[in-house]
Amino acid sequence: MDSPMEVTKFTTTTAATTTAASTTEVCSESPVTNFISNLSPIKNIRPQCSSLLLVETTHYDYESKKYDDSLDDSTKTTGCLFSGSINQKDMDTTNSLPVPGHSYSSSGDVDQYLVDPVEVDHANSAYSVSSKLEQSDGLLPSAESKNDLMLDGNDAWREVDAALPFREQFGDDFPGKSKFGVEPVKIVEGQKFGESLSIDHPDIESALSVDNISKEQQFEISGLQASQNQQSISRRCLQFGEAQPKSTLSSTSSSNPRNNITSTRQPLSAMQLESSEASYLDSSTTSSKKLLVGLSQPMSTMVPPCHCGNVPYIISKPSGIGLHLNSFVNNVPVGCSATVMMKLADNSMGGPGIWSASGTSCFSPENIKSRSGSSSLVEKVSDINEVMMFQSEASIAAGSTPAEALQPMKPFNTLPPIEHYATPLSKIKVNVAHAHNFEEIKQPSPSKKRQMKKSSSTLDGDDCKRCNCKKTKCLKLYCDCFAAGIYCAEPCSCQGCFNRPEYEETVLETRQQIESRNRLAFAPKIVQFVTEFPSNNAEEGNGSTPSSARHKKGCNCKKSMCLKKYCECYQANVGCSSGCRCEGCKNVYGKKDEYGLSEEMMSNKGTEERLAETFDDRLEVVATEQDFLLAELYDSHYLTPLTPSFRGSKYLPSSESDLTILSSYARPVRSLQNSDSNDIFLETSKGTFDVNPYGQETDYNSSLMGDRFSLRCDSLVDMSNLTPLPNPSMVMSSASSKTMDWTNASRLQPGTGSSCYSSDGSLRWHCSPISPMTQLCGTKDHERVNTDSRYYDILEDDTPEILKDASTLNKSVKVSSPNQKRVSLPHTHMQELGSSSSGGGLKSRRKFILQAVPSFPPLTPCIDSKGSTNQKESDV
DNA sequence: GAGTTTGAAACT
DNA sequence: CAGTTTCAAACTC
Repeated sequence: MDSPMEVTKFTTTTAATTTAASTTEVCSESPVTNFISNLSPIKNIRPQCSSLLLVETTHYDYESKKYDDSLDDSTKTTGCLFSGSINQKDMDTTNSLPVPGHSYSSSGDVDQYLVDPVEVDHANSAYSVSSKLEQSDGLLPSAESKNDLMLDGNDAWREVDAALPFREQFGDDFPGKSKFGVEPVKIVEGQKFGESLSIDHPDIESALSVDNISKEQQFEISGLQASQNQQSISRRCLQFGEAQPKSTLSSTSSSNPRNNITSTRQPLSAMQLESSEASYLDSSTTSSKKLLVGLSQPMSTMVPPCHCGNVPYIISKPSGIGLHLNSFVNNVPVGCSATVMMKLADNSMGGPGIWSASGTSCFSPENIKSRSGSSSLVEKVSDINEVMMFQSEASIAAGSTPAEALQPMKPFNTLPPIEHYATPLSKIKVNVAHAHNFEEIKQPSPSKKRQMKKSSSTLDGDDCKRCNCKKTKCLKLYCDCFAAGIYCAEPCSCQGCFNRPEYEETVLETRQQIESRNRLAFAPKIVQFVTEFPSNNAEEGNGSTPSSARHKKGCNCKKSMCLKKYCECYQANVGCSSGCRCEGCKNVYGKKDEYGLSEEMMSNKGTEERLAETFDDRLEVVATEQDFLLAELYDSHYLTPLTPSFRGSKYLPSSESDLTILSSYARPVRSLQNSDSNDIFLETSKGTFDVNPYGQETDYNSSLMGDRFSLRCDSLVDMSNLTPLPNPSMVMSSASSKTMDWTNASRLQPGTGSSCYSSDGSLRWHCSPISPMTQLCGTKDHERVNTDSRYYDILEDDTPEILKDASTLNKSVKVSSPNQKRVSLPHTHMQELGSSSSGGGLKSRRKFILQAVPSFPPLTPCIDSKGSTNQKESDV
């Protein structure tokens, strides 16, 4: 990371009480845009992006599991709210689960917890900053606007760690100076941690930025020292396994009605963008769950300047797979405010303009349904790097208006809001506040919170995930939160929960263990298989679900006939597939026998096993490829230490562009009646940019979401290279089989809005407003659909162009466009990439990968689009 | 809210 | 790999 990156956390929140008018105003471009434009957290990258920041301080009461607006004195004194993070020392000793005594079940425990030596270092670091966002141009009511920014010692610590490079670079200036020319936040109070600092300065970013907090000597000092002393810092990431980015963004969503967000310091080096879920979320969604999206990318390369208009912030593209696909895809309930954590790490892999955006969004199925009729967002993740994209579970607020709801998406495309996950006490949320999004940013009202809690279901009222684990400490897949890669949060009623930032290490270790048993344990359960034509699912007529979406593993229902949420397929609003072992399947979304994919498979294989096997295999393959690729990339381009988990992580789905991940959870099944369930498909195709080893700027062509039927990266590639991407909205619309009214989305995010333009004005990548994830269509990524099987070709090259082998390109690349139209590969693009990347055949790339990572488990044979067996193994 | 049912996850 | 147990969500009352 040659260039210092500045992590900015933006929290945009709208006071719950904010009037629509105010909201609108807030959302209006000018204020935000101006504001953002002034902010340049990330040099070079951000200037063009606009975002609103709202800082909220939240106090998390473990006992009550609620975030309190204010901290009581005791808490403040402990200050160590943020002690949650474990420093390296502790980490070493904390391999095992935390002592039960640490459970925050009781306040006393909490105190102990806070007192924990580990945290002591950071005790001082915690500051509560109350910032007035008056600057927001009245975005927030003054009363409401008061935001407390809690600086989490832990976070600060992390950030410090991440920032070390910067520190070196900047020397003493680092702590206090505003690198970005942002005026330091005016700190009224802050002597002791726990105290709130009132930030009068309108510039939220400055307020948020650590740099600006020059007065927070203790905070930074302690943090810096700690960081210095300990190079390695445990980062709170739900991205278990993700490569360690140097910088970590943690954000937490505060459910606090007052928009209190506890924010940790902003990582100096990395951009930490937190989007306050709440902000996006509809008031009801208070759950602050954090999804980690790991981004490992060189800061410098992080985000090409986006010209996203309202795009709140730009995030460097994640090179690593940090994002828990499940969480994004599945877990993030629609309308739920989940916090997505993005880690920004240096990623050698990423080329300069490469970056990914992630964001959290809550899609409220209902909202979506109501608004868009029926459609699902599909993002294809083709690149590991793009895993981040999944984060894009854009927080689609259960916004009042469809457009509004969709607004958040836009940021994703360009700069999805990133949330940091913070310790309970300190949480910073940065929201990319799109002017339009503001409404959604509203935090849940108390009443809604109550309702949310009231419901026992895993999904809160807004469909936010929450768990009620009692025995597993939320460290097993039983826990929806854990399984989703998110931390348990306020809405959760879990007992003895370790799935919290404080126990990051434990969480990561546990995650690794689980992954060791099952590589795909955390992979999205719902996979989108692209179909050329609509399936005959009963629901499809209604557009409830994409015909191609299916449960990865399939269900095993015996009694529920797949008509109850016991059935994961049904719960995900997807039809059963041949991979299901259910009995008496009556899944309204599609009976397993009806699954289109099975047809061919059946014909060819004639057995369910085959089908099931195929599903798994494909997934496996994808995962494997991903792993290899990652390993390869990191090995060769090693920029940042990879966490074991990262290497082992099988966030394949996310990484794999081939697979379309459907967030099963994202769109809760409201009811059968709601045929237009909001199926959100994150379909990301990895663009070459992700992996571009050379750092060349690659055109980030937005992948297209295309219709489930159509969209192929192939076509996209061409388009991307040659022409501006289609209007995202269109893509979106096409993406969903449902009648989802994406027009709204389009309105929300004009086609231009979705697109990101490089600083030079060239279109870097295209984001669909709806899909948080930018759809990166790498030149290489082309989703090939097995026309017959309608599976995405797993073989698609996710590998960097450099790795590609031209030999098989033609074969592998063969793709069918939505319209069956054959798309030629983007030769130009490839050329740009360099000869090395000459049209690499998928196979070749695979080979390359495999060779590079011999240690990986054997790959399961893959069937290419033509059904030929993947030769990876043989090659190896 | 308590108890039951269900099926996935975990364990053996 | 199959069978059993454990677990938490979904469901029912």
